[in-house]
Amino acid sequence: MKTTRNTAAKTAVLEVFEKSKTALSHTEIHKQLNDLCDRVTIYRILDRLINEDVIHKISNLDGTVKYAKCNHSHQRVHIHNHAHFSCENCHEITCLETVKPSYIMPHNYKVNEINFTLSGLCPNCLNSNI
Amino acid sequence: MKTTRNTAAKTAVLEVFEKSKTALSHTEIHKQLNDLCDRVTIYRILDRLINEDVIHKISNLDGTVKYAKCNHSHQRVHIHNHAHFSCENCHEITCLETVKPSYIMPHNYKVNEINFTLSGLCPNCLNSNI
DNA sequence: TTATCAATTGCAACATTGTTGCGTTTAATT
DNA sequence: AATTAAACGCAACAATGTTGCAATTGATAA
Ligand SMILES: [Mn+2]
Ligand SMILES: [Mn+2]
Ligand SMILES: [Zn+2]
Ligand SMILES: [Zn+2]
Repeated sequence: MKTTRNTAAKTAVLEVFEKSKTALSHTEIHKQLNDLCDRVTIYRILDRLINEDVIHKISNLDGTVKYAKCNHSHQRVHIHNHAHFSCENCHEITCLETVKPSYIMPHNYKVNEINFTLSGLCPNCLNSNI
Repeated sequence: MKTTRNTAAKTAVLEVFEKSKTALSHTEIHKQLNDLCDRVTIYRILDRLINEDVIHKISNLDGTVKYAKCNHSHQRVHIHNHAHFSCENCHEITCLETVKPSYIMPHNYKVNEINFTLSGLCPNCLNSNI
């Protein structure tokens, strides 16, 4: 099988995730890295981190895509079954690890992954909007 | 307020939705219309139909965006609180109108919209994969 | 430590998706 | 039929993501 390597760029990307409380887009990561590496490299690092189950991808109703660190203990084969909240005002996306939807599926479907994103106003923006 | 008009292109787009059992991407609609109108016009029609609550937008984990007819009775202010299923094999996206997630939100969030997409294998692909 | 070699990177080129401005056309109303 | 704002086509642009390939580099074994 393919082995994976620790490179300067990969380490830097991980540090950016470590420091951030909210999910990050490819562009946001690129800006924070300040030309440490190429745009394409970041895409490839994100792909690898997803395969390694270190981060997960969040796709939003408005078309934006963000990534966040997985902060469950590392488990083989896990579903990211928590909700994400996307603020319509500040556009920050946060993992709501405690919010897990329950639902009943019809038979004959095999579910591998779920994506549950709520949008509206986050606590910060809700308070400042009074 | 702005009035809305019925144009040939808009009617054609609606017919395409009427005929389809699954959600459609902008590109799929464009191909089915066979150059009846410009690419940009379709984007604008989709925007209008969303505002009129005739269709709704579905954004998928793989980054694709599709649209489907709303088949609830037309109501002012409604949330599309049903699930969508995205097949990893045939890439068809279907509305699961009966599947509605239940969840408990922390306080201080105002939820305006939800997006609940499940991916895996649809009944068709599940059967043919045995 | 040094040689090895596949994993990773940079770069250029490309594809797809969506947006905007503006002059022209057209649906709906008078 | 005249009016007029909505809708349109077209061109140009921006953002996002992908691919091929040669050069670089991290990890491993000699
Ligand atoms: Mn996770
Ligand atoms: Mn609906
Ligand atoms: Zn906010
Ligand atoms: Zn399928």
